[in-house]
Amino acid sequence: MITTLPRDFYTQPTLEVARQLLGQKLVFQGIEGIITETEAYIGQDDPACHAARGKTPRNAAMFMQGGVSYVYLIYGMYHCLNIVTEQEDFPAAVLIRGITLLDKDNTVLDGPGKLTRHLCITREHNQIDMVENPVFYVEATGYSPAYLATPRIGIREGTDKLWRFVVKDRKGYASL
DNA sequence: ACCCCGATCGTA
DNA sequence: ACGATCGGGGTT
Repeated sequence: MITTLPRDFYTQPTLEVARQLLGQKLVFQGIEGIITETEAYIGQDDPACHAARGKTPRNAAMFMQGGVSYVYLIYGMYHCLNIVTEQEDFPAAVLIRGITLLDKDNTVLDGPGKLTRHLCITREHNQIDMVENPVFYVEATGYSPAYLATPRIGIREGTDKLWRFVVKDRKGYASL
């Protein structure tokens, strides 16, 4: 049974998407991992959002429809994977900051640069529609792990918002 | 054409 | 807590 998350999952309010992605399964070219950490970036009024100062070539993906990937290079050497949320022309996305692999060791990838490095996700995977995509998508698991909400990491402004979500047990899914 | 700095990581 | 690292976005 195919349980790929549909368009209307991603068009929900970004905070809902960020929370509900926890525990779901990210699939990329045959590698699978349970999402354990996310952050929300929401619109022009969020100073930490890349699109806070309008549309540019880099952040154009954020203005696309929900379910599209937004991948960018940071610190000259790491890539960050986001999934765009809400409606077209409303720039918002969820940063995928951590996954636990469904390999035999349940390898913990805790950090946005670590997971993209491990999966070999690069800018070539920017602006890819993750809905109805056979190799790059998120699958519903029915798992709703306990989580904490904290300030977002690595930003200067917008630290008052508790828009980072982390599961309490990064290996919890493995013991189900 | 160029300058500056970042949604990080690994080590101390 | 902090330094390494460097591509490219944003602005000149």
